[in-house]
Amino acid sequence: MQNLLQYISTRCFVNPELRQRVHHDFEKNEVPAGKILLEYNRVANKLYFVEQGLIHNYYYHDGKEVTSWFYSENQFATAWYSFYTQKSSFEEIRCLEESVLYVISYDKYQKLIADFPSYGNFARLLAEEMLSFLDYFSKSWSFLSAKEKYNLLQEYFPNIEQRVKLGQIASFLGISQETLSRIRSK
Amino acid sequence: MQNLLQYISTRCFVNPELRQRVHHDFEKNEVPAGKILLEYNRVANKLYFVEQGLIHNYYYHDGKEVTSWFYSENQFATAWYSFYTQKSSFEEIRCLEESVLYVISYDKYQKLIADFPSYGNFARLLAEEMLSFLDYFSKSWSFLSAKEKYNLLQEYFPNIEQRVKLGQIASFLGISQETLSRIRSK
DNA sequence: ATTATTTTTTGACCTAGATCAAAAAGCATT
DNA sequence: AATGCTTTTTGATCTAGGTCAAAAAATAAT
Repeated sequence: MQNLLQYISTRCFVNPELRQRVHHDFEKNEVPAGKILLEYNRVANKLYFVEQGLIHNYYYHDGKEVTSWFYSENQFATAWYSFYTQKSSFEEIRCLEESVLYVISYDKYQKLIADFPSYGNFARLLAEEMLSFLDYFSKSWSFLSAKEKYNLLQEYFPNIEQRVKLGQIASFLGISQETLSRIRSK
Repeated sequence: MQNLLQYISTRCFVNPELRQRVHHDFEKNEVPAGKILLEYNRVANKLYFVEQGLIHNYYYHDGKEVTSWFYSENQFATAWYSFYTQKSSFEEIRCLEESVLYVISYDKYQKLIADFPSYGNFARLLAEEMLSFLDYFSKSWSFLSAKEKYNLLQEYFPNIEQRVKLGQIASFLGISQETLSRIRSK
């Protein structure tokens, strides 16, 4: 909880009442590895803050799992499209490791914003940050070779290879597992 | 200005003072075709609402122009990464057609949010919408063949081919102009 | 209308990475 | 330590779309 409050308060002013409310509204959730947090075609009605562990967003293409992103310690995670629009999700979310999460429901999220303009401000900054990042990332990504993507991935997620399977990395890079294996063997 | 106020008020409550303030802070700007609105490596300190015309976001890769997006009537446009982070932009913005824009500076945007919580709410919703869209779009896009991308583009921008050059479309699709030409000839 | 310039199309060849199939390496479990 | 079961690697081939160069078409300028 300390990390979550820290995260919020570096982005907006947190007075004692808001602190109290965050404490109350974000529920601590200890989740075993492999647990599915959101299934395909359901509406994401939870926003997660990762205190400890690793979250895996992925979707299916031609029946195969494609990684969209990993979220680890001190990051907010959800299926953004589904959470913000409250439409059914094209992606699923699972815990890849035993994790400690702080969870808020969509309804409480909305209520928190309505009750605390300062938290509304935080929510805006979070969306702006995510958008900035995705804007930057999606454009740089599209022009990298498989090898360059692999190198960049290692910068973003330093020890990801010890934490997830090769195929999950490969699909994130947009290449086949075989190609990734060949890249690595050099 | 009517369209802009319409756009805002379908997303948040606009009282007379806010209406007045929006009127005052968004400046009408009639821009000739070809005008560069933002250059590479400068900070985007303007947010545009397109009343009339067509805006082109693009960046350079290997010295060649790559289209990142088109913005037309009734859309907000800027270089999102640069505007929100106030860091230098990897993309440029230009008007492809003679356009009528309503423009607000970054400073006024911030001030507007500080003075009107309701506008802050609007700004949050705008960022959430853009993020939702980009999240959805970037993931669907990556698995389409050149031909499928071309078809999808035509749904998004019905008469874009009459408005921009082939090369600008091709780079948006992530394919060479030659390939696009071949797709079209069938 | 003719010429110059820009944009689009066509042709010939090439390459990064895909696919399919099988071997090897890692692990658990008994 | 032997037996499965999963994950990764290696090998052989294939293909969508790239590149380079030149022709054709469209647009603009005289």
